[in-house]
Amino acid sequence: MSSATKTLELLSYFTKALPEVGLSQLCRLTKRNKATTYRQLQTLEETGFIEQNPLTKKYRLGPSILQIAQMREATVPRKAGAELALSNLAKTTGETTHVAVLSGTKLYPLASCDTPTHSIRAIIDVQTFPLHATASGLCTLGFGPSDLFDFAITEMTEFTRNTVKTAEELTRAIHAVQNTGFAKSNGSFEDEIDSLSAPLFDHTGLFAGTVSVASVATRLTPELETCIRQNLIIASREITRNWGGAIPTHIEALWANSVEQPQELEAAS
Amino acid sequence: MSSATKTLELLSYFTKALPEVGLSQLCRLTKRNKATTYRQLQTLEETGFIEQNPLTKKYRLGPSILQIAQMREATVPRKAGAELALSNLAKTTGETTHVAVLSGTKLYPLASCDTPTHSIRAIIDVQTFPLHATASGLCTLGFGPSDLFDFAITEMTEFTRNTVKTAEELTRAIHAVQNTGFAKSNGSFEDEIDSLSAPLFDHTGLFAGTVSVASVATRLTPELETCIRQNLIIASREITRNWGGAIPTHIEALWANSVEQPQELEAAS
DNA sequence: TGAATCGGTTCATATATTGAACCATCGTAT
DNA sequence: ATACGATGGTTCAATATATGAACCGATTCA
Repeated sequence: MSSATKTLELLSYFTKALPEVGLSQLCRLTKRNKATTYRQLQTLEETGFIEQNPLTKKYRLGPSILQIAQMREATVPRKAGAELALSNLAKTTGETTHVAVLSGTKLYPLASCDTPTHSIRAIIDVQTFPLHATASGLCTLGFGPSDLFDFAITEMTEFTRNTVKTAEELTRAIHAVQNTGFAKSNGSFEDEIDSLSAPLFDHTGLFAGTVSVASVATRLTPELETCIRQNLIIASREITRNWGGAIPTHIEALWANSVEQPQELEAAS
Repeated sequence: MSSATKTLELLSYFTKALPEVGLSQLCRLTKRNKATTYRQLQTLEETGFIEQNPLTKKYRLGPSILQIAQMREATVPRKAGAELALSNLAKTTGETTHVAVLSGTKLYPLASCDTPTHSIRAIIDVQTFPLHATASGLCTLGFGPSDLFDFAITEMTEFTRNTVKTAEELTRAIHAVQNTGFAKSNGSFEDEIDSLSAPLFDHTGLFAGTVSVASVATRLTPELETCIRQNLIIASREITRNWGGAIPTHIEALWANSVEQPQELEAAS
């Protein structure tokens, strides 16, 4: 592993639960040498990625991160183009919603939206979404680059009893996604949390991310699920448009079937 | 220089003017070896700091930056606590305003606010503010950690004819700041741009940054300057309060003198 | 007073970074 | 069709950089 990677990894130890970390404390957390960690903290401080509280000598995240984040949104607008649709989706469904973006082989959370409708609701707090165990991940495997499958089967952590365990099961799940235009997870990442996802596309015409609704399993009636599917379509179209993309026609076709079929009858192929 | 620093430096080549950069292009810009640059780009991609456009193979800033930025604002709220006051300041003065934060020995831009009042106005586009040549910098030297002076005199780039050239001149300028509670720059960083700054403090009770108004020199009448000073005080109080700090009493006293004196008479200490 | 923290430093050792040269691929213009 | 110059990406010996045990001085607490 490169030293730069190890240095950047330190940033993930600054969390809401532990906003400021001291040198020795960080060494215990990382199980790394103190001198090494100290020098890595120095380079992070020089570059403004962290700063030192002059009173406590503890370290915290620094100001240059905000600058770079502004540049990211200015050059690759994603968050701004997702927030309104995400908020509307949360309002109409009454559930927690979120958008994830694919970068390389990883699926990163971009934004999430809570509603005060229910006191018990899903909370999104991950670094990256596992491809095999979340609705977002399945959606990505279904509509994203096909080489992701090989990567996904190397990382099949078993989160719950419902997590898919074999490559065959995963293949079946992906096919279901590709046949409906939606991905669904039934407590495969966290018990009692069911999620539904739809794909998002950007100006390159390629899969770029997912929009999802996470609900408590007991609350997910067929009616609510239909409602969620319909509104996921709306959200996906809007975010995709904001990202300069368009929904591929074959996916629009899937949606047309998938949403109308459960109601009465199937119209065309 | 550490390899991590060199790796992180690559991020600064992704700008609004050049959002996506290819490998060879980046090598020309950085004047570094291609293999080296390639591996550094790989580590940045692994950590999500950049991503590769799958079509063009060019690189651009990645999604993990946004996550870390969110964490920074969640744990060390700065931007959110400055934006409203900054906007009000821009509205009442009709000039460009900005807030800078001190981190270590560097002064980083945090947020800026334009008004459409004038077609010609100052634009803030720097990585860090030079301490000796900007109002923000002088304000920092006047009210921030005293050891910054030694650092400042090692970096006395002469930006314009008005940039201070000697340590003595700089000392005088700092004394003026400490005696008035404001810093002023007269085209010392950019010709024809005059700025006024006031200090900001955070929950630790220490100097944390500056709030500034940048105006075109010919427009800065004594009346406008008085208006700016008065509104800088308001903005500084508000931002400082949002950052959990308080204006030191001796600075409030300076302001009381500095603002009221030019008008009519001095009231109380 | 002395033991146990803490942040920070040193220096020989070991390891990861570096760069010249190389390869494969693509688009273009001859 | 072919050759050229560009691109992104790879290799391996030389070398510069990262590493960690031990150490230092300052606080804190018993």
